[in-house]
This record gives sequence, C-alpha cells and structure tokens, in this order.
Amino acid sequence: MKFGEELQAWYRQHKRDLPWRETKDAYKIWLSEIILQQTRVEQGLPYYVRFVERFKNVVEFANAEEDDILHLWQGLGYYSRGRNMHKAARIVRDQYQGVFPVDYQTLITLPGIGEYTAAAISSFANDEAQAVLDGNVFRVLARYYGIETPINSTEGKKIFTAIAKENLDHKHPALYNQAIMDFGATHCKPKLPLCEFCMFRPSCYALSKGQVDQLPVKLKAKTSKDRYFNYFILKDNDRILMSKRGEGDVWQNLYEFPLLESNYSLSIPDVLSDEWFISCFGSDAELHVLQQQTKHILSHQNIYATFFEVRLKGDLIQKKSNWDYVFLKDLDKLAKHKLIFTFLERSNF
DNA sequence: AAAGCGGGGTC
DNA sequence: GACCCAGCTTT
Repeated sequence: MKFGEELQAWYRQHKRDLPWRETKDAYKIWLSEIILQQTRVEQGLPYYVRFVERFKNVVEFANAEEDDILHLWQGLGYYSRGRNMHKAARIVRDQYQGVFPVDYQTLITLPGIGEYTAAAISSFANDEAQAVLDGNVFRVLARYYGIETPINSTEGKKIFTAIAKENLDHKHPALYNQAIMDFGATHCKPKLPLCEFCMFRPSCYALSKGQVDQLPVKLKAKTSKDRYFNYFILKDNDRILMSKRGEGDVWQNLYEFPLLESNYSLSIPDVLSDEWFISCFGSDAELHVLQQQTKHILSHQNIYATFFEVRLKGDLIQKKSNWDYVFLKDLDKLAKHKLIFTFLERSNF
C-alpha cells in the first residue's frame, strides 16, 4: 500500500469521534479549526460545544459584540484568535451574504486564517485537494522520511510543503488530511510514539536509524522575560474598578484591575511612594496585600503578579480613560484573562 | 527571518 | 524545566 492508503486504513480503525467531523458546515469547521490552533482537542472541545450552541451560524456570530466573543473565549488563550474570528465573521456577513466560503483562495484572505486553516476548511468542507501542514504532519513526515531540516525554518517549510503535497490523496483529500493528523496526534506522538505497533515499521526512516526521538528538529525559541504586575482592587460599595487592556501587549481587549507594572517586586512602601500610584489614588491611600506574589507563565514571559486592596481616603484623583466601575454582580460578564478570573474565584466577590 | 501571542498537558 | 499543541500576524 502507498503511504496515504496506509494512513487511511489506520484511520478507519483508530479515528477519534469528534463533533466537527460529523458536519460539512464550513462555519462549524472554521470554528473548530480556529479553536484548535496550538490547542489540544481535549482543551478546545468544550469551547467548541459552547460556541456552536450560542451561535448557530456565522451571521449570529457576526452580530455579537467582540466582548461577547472574548467572554466565551475566556481561558483558552491566544485571544487574537477570537478577535480575528469576529472580524472574519463580519466580512462573511457583509461581503459574502453570510455564506461561509469553502475555497482555499477566499479563505486565506480572511483574518485568522493562514495556510493550514485554509487547507483544512477547504478540504474538509469541500474536498478541495489541499494538503494540511500542521505540527502533526511535520512530525510524521520528518520521522518517516528522516528529514533533519528544522520545521520552523523557511527552508524546512518549503521542503515539508512539497512532500505534503506529493503525498496528498487527491481522490480523498478530507480523509487523508484527517488521517495523517490523527495519526500524528495519537500514534506518532512527540513523546513515546507507538512504534512497536506501527504499520510503518518496515519503511520508517527514523525508526530504522534509531532517530525517532531526535525528529522533528526545531529551532528553539529564546528565553522568557520577567515582568512584575501590581494589581489594585478598589471597591466602591457594590462596585469595583476595572480596566480594559489596550493594544500592543498581551491580553488585548480583556479586562483586569488597574495595573502598575514594575521592573522588580514592589513592597507596600514602594507602591505608596510611586508617582503614578499617587497621581491616581492620592498620597494618603491605605494598601493591603490580598494575594502574595504568584507566578503566571506565558509562552514568552513570566509574570509575577501581586494583588493589593486600596482603601481611598477621598475620591479617585485620576480615573484613566480605560477604567470603569463595574457592579460586582456584573463581573462575571466581563472577558478576563486567567490571572484575573483565578484571583476572583479564590476571593469572595 | 524573527518575535509576539495563552493556557494546559506530558514526561 | 523543557517541550508541545489541528498556527497566525506583525515587525
């Protein structure tokens, strides 16, 4: 059997039952594909269920506010996916009469849809002959053919794209794409792949050379940087002061508490004498630590967050334009990042 | 070509 | 602690 036929035979026996595989609806396939970018199936699945339940079609999705989308997205990470989906949905509503496109060339013009996702949607929804190339495919091909070129280099991308195209089963693009990705996800895994049960035992280059754990090769990212976030909880009766994050940093458009970032860990006297703090809250505010410094790890930075309660003597000196008092009972409705909603869960607000 | 962008799981 | 996940966008 040829490579693709072997994979499809394997797939018939081992495929995972996933809700987005029971439909040809491009909108639902799009939802699943964006959710699954850099995200494991188990983590994305409940989000997919909530999104299809809440928005039955792309027009309903487009008619929502960005805040609503981000709120449903809360906790999933890479929030630009949610923001881009919202933009894409409005383009489909306004320029494509609400009919979700299924051809690669149109799909790739939409925000948040790159080469992988355009290939996935066009093949799954329309059986267009486009080969997907994701982390699973990189790994399977690198091992099977013994390719040592780094998968995240320009050169590597070219090589793997060419091989992926050659291997695609043009008669069954959807089936083939699903098969190679599922195979990579559950069988040819990054760690402890199931080589002893593999139908490619006779032909896998990496296995024959004992290089399975060395492949694929990936250029390593540089180290994370440390940041110190000091959050201020200000209550005013049944309301609390919240801040919406802006552009050019993590967690864009998500809500949190007023924040002072510093280059090192701050003590209470440090904060009380900080110029920015005084300009907002005055020089006679009271400070209490509500939660000692906790570490929050992102893929590219380590955030050390401390939560302070602020008790004002008088009124707020200065209220930033992105700050607003929010009723405690409405706090649940805001889209917040993990650091914030975890703090709130642990408190008794 | 490289950096920025989350959160969670595995070993 | 290192690596990875159904990647995309910006610089």
